[in-house]
Amino acid sequence: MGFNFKKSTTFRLAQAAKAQRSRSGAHLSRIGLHPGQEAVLKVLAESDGRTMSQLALALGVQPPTVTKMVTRLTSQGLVERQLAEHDGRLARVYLTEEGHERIQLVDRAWKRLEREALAGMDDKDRKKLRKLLRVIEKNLSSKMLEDDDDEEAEEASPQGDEAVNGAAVETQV
Amino acid sequence: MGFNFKKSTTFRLAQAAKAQRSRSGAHLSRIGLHPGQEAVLKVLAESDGRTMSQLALALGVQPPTVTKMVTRLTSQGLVERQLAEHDGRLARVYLTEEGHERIQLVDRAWKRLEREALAGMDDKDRKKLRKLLRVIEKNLSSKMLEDDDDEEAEEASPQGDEAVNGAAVETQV
DNA sequence: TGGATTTTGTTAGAAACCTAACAACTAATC
DNA sequence: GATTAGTTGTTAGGTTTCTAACAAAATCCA
Repeated sequence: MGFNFKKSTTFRLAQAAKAQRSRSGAHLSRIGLHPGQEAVLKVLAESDGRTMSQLALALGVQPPTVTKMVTRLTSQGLVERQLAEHDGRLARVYLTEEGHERIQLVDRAWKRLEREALAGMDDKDRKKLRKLLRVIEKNLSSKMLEDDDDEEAEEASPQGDEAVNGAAVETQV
Repeated sequence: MGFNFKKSTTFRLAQAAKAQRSRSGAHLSRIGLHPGQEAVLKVLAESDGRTMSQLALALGVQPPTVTKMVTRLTSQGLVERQLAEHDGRLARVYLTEEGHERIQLVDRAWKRLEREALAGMDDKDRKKLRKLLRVIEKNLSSKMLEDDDDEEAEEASPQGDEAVNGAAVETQV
């Protein structure tokens, strides 16, 4: 009956992230933000005046996404775009006064989400979880760079349909 | 300087999920699917003929999302809608022949993603990770039901700005 | 100096998601 | 039986996200 996706770690990760985004959205809507926008503000709070590319990198998002988000945040009066003087290509983004103020609300919402999400989890487990999530992130981002098409290596792999998570072999990769 | 979001577990989860979705998308595009569609097919493979609401629940998504996805999957010839006979409101969704065939490719893509994402992680850690993700999912979905506005309880909480995850120290990682 | 290349950002178009409002059908109650 | 209430799904409109194609500025280089 194929791959038992419901018990796969990737599916679990996707579902947990979906629930988190949903809950995050509930908090953010109360402070006039859409999910994703709060991260832009926080990244800028950390280091103001970043370029679009730098923002995209920090957010783990593609440049066009940043363009649209910054456009909307600008019309909301939370950030402003400013062209660099010595390099006409670079568009630097700065927090406005209102943007700075909003950060405090973002912090509160984020802390609340963190508390809700990790309820009943001790410090050791939280740390472990962060560490494991980092591993996944690293594994996948390095894959992205390779941009590999080593499909053949896999096509030839003689694993049965059931041999994935937990069951049977699965002795680390 | 506010909440150190970069080391928060929720941010790490969001970033890991983003990387995963991105990588997943790379695999799925090769088999003619968009991220999210593969889950619909898998859920139906598990139990064909579900209603829209049941699909939404299983996917962790809102009903309107299901409507659009099913519409597109239908025009791709992978599923088909069929109105229930004894209850004219219910729309049941079934996999087509082509849909069933596509499942095999989905399984391969998903297994590959699982392998890539969890590379270098032993069985014990994978299991632990799944378990912790489940906790988060459960914590947040129960919150959704409450639909609480117990903001006051939090407003009064006298935590300093830094006192969230693991607090202050947070060495390594 | 002037044209080709690279880098940076935006525009165009599409899909997955959301909430709010609506239509259609069933069930319940008088 | 007819009106009311509840359930199920869709439509409308918006945001985040993507890829592909484009414009503009800086750099390279002949």
